[in-house]
Parts: sequence; C-alpha cells; structure tokens
Amino acid sequence: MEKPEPTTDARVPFRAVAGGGDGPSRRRLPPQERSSQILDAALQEFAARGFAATRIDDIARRGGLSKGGVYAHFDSKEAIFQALLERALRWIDWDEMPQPGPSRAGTRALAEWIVDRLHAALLNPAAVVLLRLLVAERERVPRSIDQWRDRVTRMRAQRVAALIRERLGAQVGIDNLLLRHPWLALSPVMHVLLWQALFGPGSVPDSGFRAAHVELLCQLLGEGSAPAPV
Amino acid sequence: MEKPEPTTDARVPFRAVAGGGDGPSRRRLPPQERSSQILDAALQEFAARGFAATRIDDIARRGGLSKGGVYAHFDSKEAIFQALLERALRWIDWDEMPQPGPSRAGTRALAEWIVDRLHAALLNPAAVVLLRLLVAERERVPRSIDQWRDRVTRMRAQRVAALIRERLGAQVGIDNLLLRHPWLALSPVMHVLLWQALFGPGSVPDSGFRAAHVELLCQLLGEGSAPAPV
Amino acid sequence: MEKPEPTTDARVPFRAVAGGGDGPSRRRLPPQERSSQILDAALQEFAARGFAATRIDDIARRGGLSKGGVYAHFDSKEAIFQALLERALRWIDWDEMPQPGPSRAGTRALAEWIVDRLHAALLNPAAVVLLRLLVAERERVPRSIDQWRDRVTRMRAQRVAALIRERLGAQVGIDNLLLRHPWLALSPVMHVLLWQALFGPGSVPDSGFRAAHVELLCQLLGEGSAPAPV
Amino acid sequence: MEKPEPTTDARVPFRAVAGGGDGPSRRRLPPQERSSQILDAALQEFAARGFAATRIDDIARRGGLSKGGVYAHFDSKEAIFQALLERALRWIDWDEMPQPGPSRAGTRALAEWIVDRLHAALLNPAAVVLLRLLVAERERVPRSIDQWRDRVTRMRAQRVAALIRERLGAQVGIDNLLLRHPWLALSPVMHVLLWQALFGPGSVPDSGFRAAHVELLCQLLGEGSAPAPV
DNA sequence: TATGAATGAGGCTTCATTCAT
DNA sequence: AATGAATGAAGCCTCATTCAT
Repeated sequence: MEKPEPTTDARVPFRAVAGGGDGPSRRRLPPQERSSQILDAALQEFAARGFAATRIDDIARRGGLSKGGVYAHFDSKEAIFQALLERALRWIDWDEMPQPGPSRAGTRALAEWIVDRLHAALLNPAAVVLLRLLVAERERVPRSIDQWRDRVTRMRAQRVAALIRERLGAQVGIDNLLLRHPWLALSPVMHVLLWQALFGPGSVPDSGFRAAHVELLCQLLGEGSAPAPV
Repeated sequence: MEKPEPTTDARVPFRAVAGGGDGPSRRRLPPQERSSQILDAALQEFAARGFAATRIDDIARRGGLSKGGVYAHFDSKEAIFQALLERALRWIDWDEMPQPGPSRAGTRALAEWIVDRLHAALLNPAAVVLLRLLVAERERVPRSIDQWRDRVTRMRAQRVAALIRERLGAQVGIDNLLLRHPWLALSPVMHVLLWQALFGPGSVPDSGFRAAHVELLCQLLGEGSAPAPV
Repeated sequence: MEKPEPTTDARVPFRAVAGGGDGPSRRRLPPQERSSQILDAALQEFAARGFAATRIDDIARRGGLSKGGVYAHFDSKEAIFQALLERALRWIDWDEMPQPGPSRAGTRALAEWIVDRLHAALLNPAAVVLLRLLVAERERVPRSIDQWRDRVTRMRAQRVAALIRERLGAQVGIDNLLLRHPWLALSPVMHVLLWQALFGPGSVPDSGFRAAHVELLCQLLGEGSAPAPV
Repeated sequence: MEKPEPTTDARVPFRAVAGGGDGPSRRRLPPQERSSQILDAALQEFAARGFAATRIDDIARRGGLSKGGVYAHFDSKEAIFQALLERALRWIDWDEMPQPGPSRAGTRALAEWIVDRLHAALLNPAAVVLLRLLVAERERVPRSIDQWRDRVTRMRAQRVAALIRERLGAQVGIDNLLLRHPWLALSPVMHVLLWQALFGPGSVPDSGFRAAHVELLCQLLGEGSAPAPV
C-alpha cells in the first residue's frame, strides 16, 4: 500500500531514517516501492533545505541507493519534486471530511468534530512540510498551488459551511458570520499551520489551541455557555 | 504605508558609462545609500526566487551596479540576506501599535482600529515577502525567526489583549475568549498572510475579509448587533 | 633513477568521447590510478607556475579529465598540493642511502659512493621541483617543510657521518671537520640544488661538479693525492 | 638616502611596521620616498605570500596609503615586483667585495675575511627574501635571475679565486681545488641560504657554521693546523 | 536496474585596475 | 597625488545529469 491510513494523525511519511530496522533495502526492489522510498527521502531533504539546496545525492543516500539509481526512477530533480507534491496533496485529500455521525447533534459536538477533522488534516508534519515547500517554491509549482487552494482550503471551508447549514440551520441565522465567511472557521488552523511552518512542527501558539478553536466556533454559532474543559 | 519602497524596477542592462537615466545611479554613491539600494534589489530577487536560486548578479544588476560592486558593501550573499531580514523586521516593528485615539471608545470602533493596525502591519507586500523568506529559509536565519515570533506575533497579541482589557474591561468578562487566547484575534490576519504568501500579494480568501475580521472581534467581545455592510 | 615518472605530457585538448590515443584515458579508471595521474599533472603545473597561478583546469586537462572530475579525487586545490608534496617526499625517502658494498673500502671509493647517492637522491628533476614548491609555499606546508629538514637533510648528513666513522674511523681523527659538521658534506649538493631551482634543472655551476664534490670530500678526509681528472 | 649603508649587516629594509614611530606618513610625500615606502611594504608582503597571493591592497595598507595611491607610483603589480627585485639586487651588489686590508695576510685571516664578506652579503634577511622570490617566481623575472647568477654568485666566486691566487698564490698550487672550482668556496653559504629560505631567516644547520666554513677553506687551502675556537 | 566516475555549465567570490571625486 | 567605490575578468568549487561498467 502506498498511502498510510487516511483517518489518523499517523499519516506522517517520515519512516525511521537510520532506525532500528534495516533501512531502505540496498538492492533491487519493485519499482513502486523504490519510487516511494525515493519520494520519502526527497520529502525530508527538500523539507530541510528547500529545492535548490537539496542535492540529488542527499536524496539518493537517504533513499538507500546511489545517485544514478535515482535517475532510473525519475527524470530529473524537478520531476521528483513534482511527484512529491502530488503525492503529498493526495494524502491530504485522502482525509476528505466524511459525514459526522448522528451523535454530533449539538453545536459543541459539531464544532468539536469539525475542529478535530481540520486539525487531523492540516496540523500534521506532512502537511506542514508540504506548506513550507509550497510557500518556498511557489513559482515552480503553480499547479500544486492551485490544488492546495481549491482542495485543501476552499473545499474544506465550503464543507464546514454546508455542515453548519445542514445541522444547525434552524439555530443559526442564514446571515451568520461563519456562513457568510466560512474561511474564518479555518483561520485558527491556518494560524497554527503557519506557526508550525515557521517554528517547527509541534510548536503551537498556545497549548489549549484546540479548545480555543472549538470555543471560537461555538460562540460564533451562538452557543453562549462556557465550554467543557479540554 | 509608512515604509520605504524599493526604489525602482529599472534593471540597467549594461550601459558602458554613467547612465543619466532614472535607474539607480551607476556611479559612486554614499555607502549608506548604495547598501540600501542593494537591499531593495535583493528583497525583490530573493522574494521572487528564494535564497539559493537568486544570483548575486541579479541583485547587482537590479541594484544598478556590477557583481563585484556588491561585495564592497556586503561580505557574502548570506550577509545580504541577513541584513535584508533585519531591515524588514525593523520595518514591521516600526509599526508598533500606538495608542488608539479617544474616539475609539465603543467595541466596534476599537475592533476596527485593531484590525486596521494589524492589516497595515502584516498585510503589505514587504511583510508577505518577509514571511515567505522566513518560511523558506527557516534553518538559515534562526535569529530572525525568533524575532518574528516575539516581536511581530506575540507582542501584538499581548497588545491587543491589553487594549481590550483597558478599554472594554467593564463590558467583557475577565474570562473572555480573546483575553484567554489573544492569538485568536490575529488568526484571520495570519490566515490572509499565509494566503498571500502562497497565492501572491493581493489575493485574499474573501473580498470582505476586513469587515469579517472586525465582525469576528465584535462578536467575541459581546457586541450583538450586526455590522454595517462593507 | 628509481622513481616513477610523470606518465605523459599529452595535454588532451578536448576529445568529445573516449580517446583511444595515448594520453591519459578519458574514461573511468581505478581511483588509485586516476589520483596518481592527477598528481603527475599537478606536479608539472605547480612546478611551472606555483600554487596560486596554477588553475585546476590546467591540472585537469593535463591529467586527461575535466575540471569537475578532479574533485572526485581531491577535495580542493590545497589538498592536491598537500598530497603532491607528501608523495614527492616519499619518493626522496625511498632512496634512503643503503649500505655501500664492500668494494667501497678506500677513501675515494667511499667518497664517490656518497656523492653518487646524494646526487641521485637530490639532483633529479623531481627533487628540484619539490624544493621550488617548498621554498615558494613555505607557509602553506609547514608539515612538509619539517619533513624535508628531518628526513631529507639531517638524516642524510648523519648517515654520511656514520659511514665515515664506520669505514674510515681509524684513518680520520674523531675531530675531523666532516664529523663535527656533517652538513658540510652536503653543501655542494645543496648549492647545485639551489642552482637548479633557480636556473632550471640541468644547469650546473660547473660541469665537473661531481668530481669536485668527490675531491672535496677526499681532501677533508685526509686523502692527499690529487684525483684523476674528470 | 635611499640605500642603507653598504658595509654592515644592517641593510635590512624591514623598518618597523607598526613601530613606536609614526609609521609611514599618511599624506603627501616626495615621490622618491613614497616609492621607497611602497617597495618596503611590497617586499614584506611578497616575501610572506608570494607574488600571486599578495594583494595590492595589502601592500598599500602596509605602505600607509590606499590602493589607488599605489597606482600613482607604479603601473602594475608586476612593475612593483620588478622594481623590488632590481632594488634588492642593487643592495646585494652594493657589497661588492672590497680589498681586504693588509693585515689579512695568513691563510686563516684571509679565509675569515672571505667568509665574513660572504655571510654579510648573502645571509641577511633581505637576501633570503630575494632568493625566495627568485625561486618562486623564476619564470616571471628572467632578467633578475640572470643578474643573480652573474653578479651575486659567479662574480663572487671569481673574486674569491682571484684573492686566493693573489694573496696565497705561492702557497697553494695553481691546481688547488678552490682555484679549479671556486663555487665550492660558496657552497656552505648557499647551503645556509637555502636553509634560511626554507626554514626561516635565523635558522641555521649548525650554530658553528661560520667557524666550520672558515675551517673548510683553510683545509682546502692547505693550512693543516686546527682552528682557533669560534 | 544500479553504480559512481566523469562532464561541464554555472554561481560565488576575489582582486588588479580604473576613475569620479 | 590620494581615495576607495566600481568594474569585470577569472578562478574555485558544486552539482544536475550522463554513461561506461
């Protein structure tokens, strides 16, 4: 299977580099697997140094083969980069927000569900790395940039709005702020995403940021009561 | 915007002698002025291509002098980059939020004032470029990264909280969401900042994003009435 | 002379593909062999122009490969230079004066043997080149300078003194000038060595310099009779 | 006066660089003096690093003026170098061996006089530096190389032979080794000169090298008695 | 497919020289 | 004469890519 399970946070493709295992096999592997290994390696290298400063040799060594070997699977550095972004975007899409269960009836329950979905999709190391690469190499990958905008951001914002309308339509007016500007529902996640892109995955502006996000949504959706503790 | 603007776009292709034109003078300039010109040029080049892919020669030409000439002012490409970030951070700090006038009494007036200050400071081309460089070259400039966190982000969040407490203390409870998690007040700006870093300065998730931001603050501060349309 | 000779003078100007000729092969070689070829080339180039004025490109071309290829074998120009000196010093040491045969019994026979050993070791093109490089780049290679002093000069002077003491101990007093100042036995060779370093290998202050040196030793060792003419 | 006194060992042009005085004057000087200052500076810089590695800027600063200023006095780096060598050779020639006094009658007295003259002329820092430059930059200065051979070496050897013939003609046979190969009389000096060129001025192969040299000459000139102590 | 030496274009940096001041 | 910023030609070194093995 090329892709990690879509529902958890463990989608991170960073396999142990010099781990306790045996590392990437040194010898002939099925092409699919080799390519995947190379992309894994490339992700880490590009993430650490950016496109221009990453050497094919670095990728090759981390992928467990030689420079020439990489060229048996990809035509150029550029091609590796593109393939990498495509795969990463596919991973994020994988998480296309499903239907919340019927138990998510109340405002708070729905808000929590939404926040959890957003965090799972966008606040994991792979997403942070992807964002960094997109920001850094914007000119190089207009296609991926567009996909990020449409499928990662806009689609999710619309989905959130649709859910609210669908589940809480009666309670919140049609002119609710979140319905008029759904992107606001994503802002705290984007804020944290940016934070992690700058200061490293794991860093957060505030340890209670998930609860804060939930509370924000609740208040904007008209639920006046104080939140349950995190 | 109260920041100096990069002087010109004129990319003198190669005039043998002194150019009487409008581009940066090809002739001897006071070091201060030359350095500034070089940094202006570097800002644009680095912003367009990133650190590694930018050639000193590009910077030089755009700055109106020759490759070698740059080295009379900076020791290395790295040094240019560092100086650039320092200057850019100084510009943003320049905008340290002042005291709002006494007319900013009501919730909405204060919210508008806050949003305007944040937008002025963070949603201008220079800030967007700075952010892109910081994200792309994180490892290279840990110092600047720290400054960005402390002085651009945290300090502003605290300032917002202090203002709210000071001006609206009676009205909003001490446990108001924005007082407990001031970074939330900045999230929409950060969202737009990230948006612009990815999709280009000028692009916004929603043309009414300023009004939306104001409204968000108002609602969180307990002002129930609907806003005037943008 | 029992030292390896620089392989060839062929300065392949630029054959697009593998050259079947006689120059150093343009194609993949065992690293040992390539390195050796590069050092051969470097020796000639450095000798002709000195360290600073020699271009890596010159060395590469003379070595039959491209500029970049050199860097697969040496880390830097400096490293080539160091390796070169080390190899050259090893060559000179190679010639560590062996035991003269039993036929070298008389004063003159021993003097001739000594002079021949010294000339063979120190008055060959490789030694002259080495000396020039050491003089010119003294600061750059303190290690090699020390080796030259210890192993090329001092050790040989001591060896000469030991031989004299051993073979002619009865005849020459213990206070013989050469036993008190063995370096004097090397002076004529050093003189010629310097001469060649300045005026080119092959040039000598006097065509009968070998005979003169022998005679000098004989006289200092107390052999009164005049030598046979050259 | 441009040249130091010709009879002593104090001909060394190394004036204090950052000495207790005022250093080279920063402002307008008579051209002669300025040129001389520049050559002084150049001598030290070239000696330390060789021709190619010495920057005009180094010379300028040590000479107490700016880069551009140097070009007011010399056309090029090459010209400085040539002028430098010419001046240095003139200094050595200055010492053209004069007539020894009448007190120098005996073999030993004459030998001592000869050795002292040779040492004074050739074993001083300026001569060592000159030699290093000549060895290192042989190709660059064929003219100076020739002068060194003719006027520093050959002429002195002939002068020594002439003196011996003149003063000790009766005592030593016409076929004396030193008369047939006068260069041998200079060998110990050349040896030490080379030693200093390699290991630094001041270093000697043997602290009694002057006495040893005298003794060598005495023995070759047929004086059998042991020398007086140094 | 895999290896890694070899290629060669390209970028950073240095520095002799020029020239406006 | 002097200054020092500016020029521009090199030179060192890197690294994407090729290719013989």
